[in-house]
Amino acid sequence: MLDIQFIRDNPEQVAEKSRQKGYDVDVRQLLGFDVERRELLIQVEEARRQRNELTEQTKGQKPSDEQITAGRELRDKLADLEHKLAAIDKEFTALLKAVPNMPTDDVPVGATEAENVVAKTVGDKPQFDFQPKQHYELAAPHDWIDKERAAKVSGSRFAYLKGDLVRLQFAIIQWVMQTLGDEKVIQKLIEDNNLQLSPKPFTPILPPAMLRTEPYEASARLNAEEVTYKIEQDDLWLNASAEHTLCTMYWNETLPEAMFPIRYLGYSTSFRREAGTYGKDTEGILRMHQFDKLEMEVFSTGETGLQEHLLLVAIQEYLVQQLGLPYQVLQKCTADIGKPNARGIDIECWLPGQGQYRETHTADYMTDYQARDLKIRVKRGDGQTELVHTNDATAFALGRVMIAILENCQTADGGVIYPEVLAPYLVKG
RNA sequence: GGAGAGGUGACCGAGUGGUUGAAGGUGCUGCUCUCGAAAAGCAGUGUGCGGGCAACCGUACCGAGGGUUCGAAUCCCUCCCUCUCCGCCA
Repeated sequence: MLDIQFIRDNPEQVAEKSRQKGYDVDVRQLLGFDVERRELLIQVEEARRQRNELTEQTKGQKPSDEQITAGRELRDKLADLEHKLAAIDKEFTALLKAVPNMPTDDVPVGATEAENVVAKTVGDKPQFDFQPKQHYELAAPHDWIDKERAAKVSGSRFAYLKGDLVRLQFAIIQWVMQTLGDEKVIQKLIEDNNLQLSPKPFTPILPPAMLRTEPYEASARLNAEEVTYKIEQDDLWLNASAEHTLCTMYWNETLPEAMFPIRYLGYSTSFRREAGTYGKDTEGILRMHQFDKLEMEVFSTGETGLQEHLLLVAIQEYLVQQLGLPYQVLQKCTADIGKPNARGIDIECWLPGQGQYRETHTADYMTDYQARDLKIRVKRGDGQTELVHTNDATAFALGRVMIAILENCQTADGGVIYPEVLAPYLVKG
């Protein structure tokens, strides 16, 4: 959630920027509750002070009848005030949580995702002297994707991936782990982008794939209706991305400054309900209920948060470039960056078979918005504690990057020439 | 699934109704000592919220939420979580 002090100081700005993100927030009402809450809080605290004073007087001895009577009166008065405060507080908190994070100044203002801005286009689209196929057409003769049987067993938007496609996925995983674990690579990307950051490599991490409601809600990432599966029987949610169990990892913790930056490369199978997408992308494996993803998650101090975000985007571009895939970088507009995000970048890879760019990566910068509710803090050297800043970014959504590889690297006879960087990691069939 | 134990500060760990925001230890910070470091000694060191220009004051927090009481970390109720043993199992 957002800092209430910031909202008090900048009510118009908060209202305006919330509107830009598509959130109709009644800041005036929120601040009304805020004032009311504080007035009541002062009364409650005064009543408590009186009670504590009385308790202090009677300490270690039997209280007199007079003192007991006074205590009872105070108790009842306090109970009444506390109930009033609790009611106001509930309204206040609900409204406060409804306020989205503020976009940074360079986020383009837009009402729909159509107003995302192409920041740059990189790489040459491959030229074919034949009609390029879509990924599922390329996969068909090899029997790499079996959706029919998956539908029989699990339903629509599930697949059995087979053979070389599976070998390709594991090769990508190994290669990315190797690359992001290499301090020299990180250092070079930091220098190339004029960033002042630690070259600390990413630690690979296999997080849990399910999480409880309380931390999930605190992460501001729970989207129950459209995205997330629930295991009702055990009151657990299925990861829609590794970031959900990564960003919640240090929930309710204060960490020493020396730990930062914390850079994780998480791998998780991701589950998405895809409600409301019926009929969209039904062919192939572009939009599935289940897919595997390598996700970067970074916890940092406030002053490096934005730079870490820029580093994550640089890493994304580097990885895509290494695969030789043409792509464009989208600066997501206010309507598309999501409630907890201050800034968001999408990378779209060119899919020759489809003849269009499709989203393969996202990078999200949450400032301290996510950490405030998750209560993740850093204890600085001078003893001060501050909220951390969080960043998450796709390293690779494996299904989608494999689509891009198949379509971009296809040959006239329906084969695929895999990117060279993967060669050391590709197991022969 | 059966039986039991337990959730206290950055960490470990005392504490069963009133000088407990919380002993003791670890860690961290400062000082002393030292050429420097280590060791040792001394001192300091929680977070949130509210008020105040500030020094500071108040208040809350011992898993969460209720209750009993003049007064609750301590007693009662509900829930959540963790651990141990047995069973089952990749």
